[in-house]
Amino acid sequence: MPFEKIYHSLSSHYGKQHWWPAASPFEVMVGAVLTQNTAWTNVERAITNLKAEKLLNAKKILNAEHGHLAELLRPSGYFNIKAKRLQNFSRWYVGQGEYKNLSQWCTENLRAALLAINGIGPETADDILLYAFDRPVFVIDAYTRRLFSRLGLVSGNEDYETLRARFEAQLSHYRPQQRIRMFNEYHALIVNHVKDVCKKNRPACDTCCLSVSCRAINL
DNA sequence: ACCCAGGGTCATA
DNA sequence: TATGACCATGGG
Repeated sequence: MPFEKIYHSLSSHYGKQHWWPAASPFEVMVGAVLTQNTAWTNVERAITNLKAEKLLNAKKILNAEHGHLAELLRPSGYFNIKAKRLQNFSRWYVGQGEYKNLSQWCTENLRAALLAINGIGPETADDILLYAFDRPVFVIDAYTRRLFSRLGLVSGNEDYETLRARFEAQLSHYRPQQRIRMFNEYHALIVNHVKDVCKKNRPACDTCCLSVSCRAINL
């Protein structure tokens, strides 16, 4: 119940989030890899570079020269390893027939296949499943651990899968389509909220519906 | 100057 | 299972 209540508080306070900011599913996937331990503003520069070179599709990335690709990715940090990761991912993506074919896989198989790719870990896989393939998968990240552990709803040091299972179980009574929309919004709201609360010179949040979580995060 | 950001892999114990 | 090193840019 608290998981649901928190969602509604966040949602009414911050409104619709419009995640994931991308023009195509493949752009979501690229962004998911590039944003690993990286500020989103830096990812945007790299994606802008890819678009300018018309490289934002799997076959082009697959056939690009490593050094060239890495240079375009430079602003997103970790550019050498991310160039490799995007090519690893693209090799699989093209090999499996891209979105048209992959969108027909069941979520379990798709998730297992993503995790088998070098450079795709649980969080990146779940970003891709939720935001590119519209699957009801709850994305767990550092912000989620931080908010919910400070609210006393989880301990915070649980396994990724353990936490994901807990969130999905708490919200399992929603119908699939509604759950997808909710998970999509919820993850974005958590990220937005924690960032918002941590902003300096932010007005104190004493009276709004989120005062409890605001104070909790500020600990 | 220091810390962190919409993580993941690999080596080591 | 659980740490630690490593990857690297840009903003606060």
